[in-house]
Amino acid sequence: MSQKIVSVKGMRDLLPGEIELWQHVEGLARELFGRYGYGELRTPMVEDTALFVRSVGEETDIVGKEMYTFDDKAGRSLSMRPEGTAPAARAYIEHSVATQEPLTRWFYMGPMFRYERMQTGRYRQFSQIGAEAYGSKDAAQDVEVMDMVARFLQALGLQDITLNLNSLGDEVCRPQYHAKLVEYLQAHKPELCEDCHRRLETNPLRVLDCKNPKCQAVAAQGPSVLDFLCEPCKAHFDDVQRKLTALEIRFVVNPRMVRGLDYYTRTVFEFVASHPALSTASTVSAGGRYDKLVKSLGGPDTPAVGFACGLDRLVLLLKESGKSFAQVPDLFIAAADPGSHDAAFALAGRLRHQGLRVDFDTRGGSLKSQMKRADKSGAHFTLVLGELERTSGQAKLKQMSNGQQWETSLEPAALIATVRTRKAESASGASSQG
RNA sequence: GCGGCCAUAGCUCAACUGGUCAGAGCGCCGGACUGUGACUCCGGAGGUUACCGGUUCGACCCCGGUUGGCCGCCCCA
Repeated sequence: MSQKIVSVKGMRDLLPGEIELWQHVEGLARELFGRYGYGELRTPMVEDTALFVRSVGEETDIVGKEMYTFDDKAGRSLSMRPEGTAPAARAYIEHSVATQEPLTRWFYMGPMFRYERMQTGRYRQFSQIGAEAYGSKDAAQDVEVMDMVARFLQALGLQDITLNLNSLGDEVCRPQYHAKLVEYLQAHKPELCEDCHRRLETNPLRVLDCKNPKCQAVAAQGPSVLDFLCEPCKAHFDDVQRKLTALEIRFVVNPRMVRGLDYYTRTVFEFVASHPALSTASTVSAGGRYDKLVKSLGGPDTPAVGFACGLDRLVLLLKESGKSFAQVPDLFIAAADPGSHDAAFALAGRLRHQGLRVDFDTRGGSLKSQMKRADKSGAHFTLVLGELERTSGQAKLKQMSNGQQWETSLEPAALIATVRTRKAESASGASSQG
């Protein structure tokens, strides 16, 4: 077999039949986020490599080994974006948005790229929907973002979602906690697993969410971030919880939850789904506050908070729910004989011009094959156009679900009216039965 | 990056310990039903058994490599 070219490992095609699920999720996000006052942002898929090194963190796995990095023809080091927060912050600074709009709210959606091993709900090209709010340090902003995610997941009909909440403190209190934690972990080093010995050197916080039972036992006895929060951070964290409660958003404080990216301060959160189909990909959305990021990238000192949802995982859950979002034609037009093919095609065109969803087999073929095609298309109605109809200007409209037929005029406006009326009637009839 | 499992038609899968085993169902196309789909019946197309090499008289089956997939670890959405 000559080598056929297939899609690159970890990247896939989305064909009609599946794409509708994606469109549904994306449409819901646009509508909902717009309702909260967020405007859509689109940034390039490729950025200066330095942007991610400086924001995400040089020592993180994402930057250290998962980025698609290459030199362009001028020798610039570019990287496919591995996440959306850094590009958004870059755009925020580049366009001096802060001077125009002190409180800025953006959302984005699109593909991200990370070179890693494939697994359930994990691809090398994956999609995220996220939002960022710049300019407010009030806990209300943290809660607005979490509320938005919660409503989003709820609107998708997803069940068994838990919101985990934690605070990582700020530049004042985090170093103190960090030092205490390292001291504690060093003392218990013999009880930790091999991986954690390494984590102790690279990122001690990660020991806290190691899945090894022995490590968990050690972590459970260790110092909690929450005991080390400075007054302002503690007040903020309390405020966040109070405001979440006021909005009736349930959450679980998890003092051992950490983040893989360096830029987070204070509030961090994760929405975790318990559906078995997700396996180890149960975190469906994650985010937090990053008050120092904008400044560290050369912008004005601007507090910010945001989140990202893994779209692939949401779609996976939606698929499991078995819901269908397929778009089917209102009407299929079949030509009874080859001599009517042109007339049928013209009629289909006129109806489409006026907004009707019409399918027609441009290949022609026997009436039977066209009827099969009509059935397969899922069209609500089929109209057979032949010599009789062309001379009389009248035709039969057949409802595919039950075979019932009605006489209708071929005049487009009248035909469309008939289709719409019959469709509405059958829809209400079906719903009143269910 | 590490470990385990796997790879047969478009899809889901068969083929005793290597010897007519390259098949079924679904899907697709056509016919029975010469102006009406679904149900039923009949027929047809479609695979050098992922790729490369090896062992053997003989390989879908055994061995090695490559590529790809699934699962776990790492990490993450």
